[in-house]
This record gives sequence, C-alpha cells and structure tokens, in this order.
Amino acid sequence: MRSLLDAVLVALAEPTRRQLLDLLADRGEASASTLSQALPVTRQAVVKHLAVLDAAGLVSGRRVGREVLYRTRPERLAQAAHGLSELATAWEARLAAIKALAESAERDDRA
Amino acid sequence: MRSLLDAVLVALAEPTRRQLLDLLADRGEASASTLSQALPVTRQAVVKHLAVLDAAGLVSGRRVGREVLYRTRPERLAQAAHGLSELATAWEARLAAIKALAESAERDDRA
DNA sequence: ACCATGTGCAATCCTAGGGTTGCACATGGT
DNA sequence: ACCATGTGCAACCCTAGGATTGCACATGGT
Repeated sequence: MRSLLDAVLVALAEPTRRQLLDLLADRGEASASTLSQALPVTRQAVVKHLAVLDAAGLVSGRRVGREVLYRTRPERLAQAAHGLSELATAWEARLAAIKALAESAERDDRA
Repeated sequence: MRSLLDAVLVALAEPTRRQLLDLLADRGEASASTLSQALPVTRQAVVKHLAVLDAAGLVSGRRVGREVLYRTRPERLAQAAHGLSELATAWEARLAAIKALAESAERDDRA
C-alpha cells in the first residue's frame, strides 16, 4: 500500500505532469493529441506522462472511437493527501516523545 | 506558495530521502555521518539529500560542537498534505460540474 | 601539540528518465 | 476506396541529478 503513495509522489514530482493534471482538471476530459497542443512537448511525451499518471492512479483513460480520452481521479489524490497527513502526525508524536524525554533528563541533571 | 508544495513533492519523490525521513522520525535527531551508516550510501550523498529536504522545509539542522544534527519538521509536511487535499477537492468540483453539463446535454438530445 | 572524528567543497562518473523522430496500424468521414 | 486524423511502438539523444572519491578545514579529547 505504501508503494502506491510512492508512485503518486513520483508522478507529482514532474512539472509537465502537474501541468497535464491542471489541464485535465480544467477540461474534464481530453486526448493526448489535444493536450500536447497546449504544451511545449510532443504527443509522445504526453503519452508517456499520462502512462505514469495512470500507473499512480491519478488519471484514467477510456477509448472513444479512434481517440483515448483521459480524466483525473480525485479520490486517489485525496487518498495520497491523507497518507501524507498521517505521516505528519506520526512525526509530531515522535518529536513530542523526544521532547518529553529531554525534559525528564533535565530533571535528572538537577537532582 | 505553490512552488513550496512543488519542492516538497520533488523532495519526497526520492526513495533514499524518504528513508532518511523515516530514520530521522525514528531517532528524533541525527548527524549525516550517523545516518549514512544506516544506509547503503556515503555521507556526502546523505548530505546532499538533507540539503534538498532542508530546502523543501522538511528537515532542519543545528550545529552542536563539531557535528550537525538534523530533525524532521512535521508542520511542513502537514502543510503539503493540506495543499494536496485542496487540489483533490478542486478536481472533484470540476468533475461534478462536467457531469452536470453532460446530463443537461442529454436532456437537449431527447428534446 | 597531536590525533580522531566530523563537516565542507569540488571534480567526476553514470544511469534514469524526459524528450524527440520515424513509421506502422486503426478508425471515421466522404 | 481513399485520405485525414489519432494511436502505438521502438530506437535514439541528452541532460539532471544521485552517488562517489579525494582533500582541506574545524572541533573536541588527551
């Protein structure tokens, strides 16, 4: 399960891919060819990026006639966000524990 | 503000960096030298990664004598998580709007 | 003063992956 | 049947960045 979050992070790390997601969120649905026209890269580059996003579960594509239309998948992104926030709280708990230890050590010093 | 989230995503995209964060969350505080002993890479590699994490605001280092001790910064991670979740809800809203449009179009077809 | 330990910096190596080109195949319109 | 449009695949180029090595400098202990 953890590897899914990893895939999402890797997918989102790329500027072009984030742009693609923006475009898709904007248009609702679009093909690789159409998307490439709005970007400074070729259709094939877009296809590759969409493949990565798809592997991360952030977009899905459906064939319509001779074209393939892609759309965003908000649930997955929400899921990833949730994962990160859980990590954050885990870190906080850890730091709080450390701090408590340090304070008890101080008390020992004074004794 | 958006560029900060970007930095966090790029920082988290790297497996070794995520491992570093795990180690730091575990130990509370540690030096680059110490951390490198728990990883299959050299101290310098660790130093570079810590620099990236620091730039993203995910860790901070303080000098203690001749060593530099690093610790995680949960607030930043929480912030990033929040940013992602907002993006997710924005996407959802967009998709809902599209869906509504499609349905009204259907009604037009029947007419 | 000397040595062990830790950090900082610079040059270098090497691969992952972002991007391109070229061409074959599929689908829809006329 | 023909052509325009769109996708799929494979080979290739090129740079960013992950990792290493080597050495100089700083700090603490004895």
